[in-house]
Amino acid sequence: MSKNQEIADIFDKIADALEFKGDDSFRIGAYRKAARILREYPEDIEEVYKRGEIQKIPGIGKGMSEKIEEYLKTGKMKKYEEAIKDIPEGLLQLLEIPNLGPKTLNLAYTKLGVKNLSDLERVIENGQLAKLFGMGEKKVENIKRGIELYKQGKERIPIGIALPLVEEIIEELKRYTKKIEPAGSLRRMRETIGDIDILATGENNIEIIEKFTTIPQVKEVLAKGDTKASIIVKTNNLQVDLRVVPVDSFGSALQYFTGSKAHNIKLRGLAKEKGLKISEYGVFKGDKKIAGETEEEVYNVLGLPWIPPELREDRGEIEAAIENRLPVLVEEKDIKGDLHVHSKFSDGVETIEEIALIAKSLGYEYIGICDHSKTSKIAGGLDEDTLKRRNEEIDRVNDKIKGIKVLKGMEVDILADGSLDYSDKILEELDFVIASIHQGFKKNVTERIKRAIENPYVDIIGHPTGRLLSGREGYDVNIDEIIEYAGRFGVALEINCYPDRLDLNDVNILKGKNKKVIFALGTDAHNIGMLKYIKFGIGIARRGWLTKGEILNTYKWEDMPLRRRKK
DNA sequence: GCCGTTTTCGGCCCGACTGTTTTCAGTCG
Repeated sequence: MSKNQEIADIFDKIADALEFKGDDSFRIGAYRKAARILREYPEDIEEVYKRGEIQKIPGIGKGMSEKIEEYLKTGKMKKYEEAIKDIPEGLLQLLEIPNLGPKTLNLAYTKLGVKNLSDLERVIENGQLAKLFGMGEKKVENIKRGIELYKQGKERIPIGIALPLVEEIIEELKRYTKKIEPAGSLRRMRETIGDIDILATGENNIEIIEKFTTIPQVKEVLAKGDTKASIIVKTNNLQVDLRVVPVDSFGSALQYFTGSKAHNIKLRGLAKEKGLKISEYGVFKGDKKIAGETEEEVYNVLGLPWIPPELREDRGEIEAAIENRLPVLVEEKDIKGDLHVHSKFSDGVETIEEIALIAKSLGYEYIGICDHSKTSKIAGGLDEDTLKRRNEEIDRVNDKIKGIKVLKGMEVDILADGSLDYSDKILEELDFVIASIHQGFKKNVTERIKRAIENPYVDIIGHPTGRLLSGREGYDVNIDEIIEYAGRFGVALEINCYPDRLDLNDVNILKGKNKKVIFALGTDAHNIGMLKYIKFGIGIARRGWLTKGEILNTYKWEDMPLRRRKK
């Protein structure tokens, strides 16, 4: 675990402890904010510390920087030890239980001696908790249901699952609404989604809410009011929130509901400085509403250009907007082709001709066929003879089908010593080469990828960290070193669009952008249905602030700045 | 705990929903 992550976790635990003790909420907020900033910071905090620049990070002041320094030097933090001193180990974990907050937990601890989950369940069952001042049957019942959800575990799910689900729900509600759109982390295209937010406007709010809480996917209704309802759906026990607003508030509600929370807090601070008040109902000057129908209005009255949802994470986008230097983010229409598709020659489903036809119908100018190399036997890796036949087949398809260029690529294995499993002569005959780690995830990975980068016929490093969102940690690799090295040699790093991968992720993309790295989008499609995954890759690229020229796929084939074309 | 040309002290985003209240606190996002 990186130091950034370690310190962030400690700050979050301090925040939990202070919250439990009823400390000042703004101090608690400061710890949470510092934790988030560290977790997302595109540089090793130890490096920043060596330069003496920790306090230059917005949100990190004197107190935080001293604590960071103390931890880097000693591996400990006094404030943390003090904060958790009188609290039984494991008690604060119970704050993850929905409907059980710090106040109630503290009450249960001080009045009833609740120290862990089984204590809590006991005082619920024997009725003691319900008898406490301010408590009651219904509150206890809610906590009880919260415990069930907590036990089931509420993991964030990949956007690849969340997006189809939200489309299904919207389809159900569409005919009762005038406008309905997903908001939240889904609209920001985060790689995983905690809960789904949907925003709607229409003639009859009550009807929309009523329909929403009775759609077939509903497992449980958590809350239901005149403007807002929350449900748990059967898919992954995911929470879905719906808010219904008047049409002239749709823009401000969309802005509000899209978040992120940190972005909104900063935006509202900015509004306050200007004597304005911003809420989901609009932007107000005194009692007068001066914006709200569209998001553009909301940002404009604050003196800002509209900020794309993917940037709204309080990672400098508001400052950039103020100074009018927001990046012009890459868009779907800029993408001229997919650079990572498997054909039937290895472990894909379709023939090269079938892939070429689909790619053409998608409006692509080219499609990069990248089958597995011979070491990946289990994935039908190609030996030299088969590769030759495949290349001849690509020539044949290129002769036959006009209006799309099929590229001879390969996804070549990086072997245990960092060499590749084809000779340079064979690699030279290809249009481009992706080099990927497929075995030995813990063995000297950083050095092996660096050796691959040194090979003059390697153009792209495939899924550079190897992580899978469904669980696998990823390689034991120093990604910062790889990013630096790739930038130096002009080798592209892949943004693998497969929704379980999304590798590189947004934070690493941002690191790469700062090091002038060029990127390549590839769906890693093994059948033509997966070609649509490109949108997830574009989303992550946008979250990494990438513009058109920073991605190979935005260039015409003749102009593509491939490494092998560089002198 | 952070922050600042209106402020180095006194602010810090704002509102919905629920349940326990009899005017509001806790939780959530």
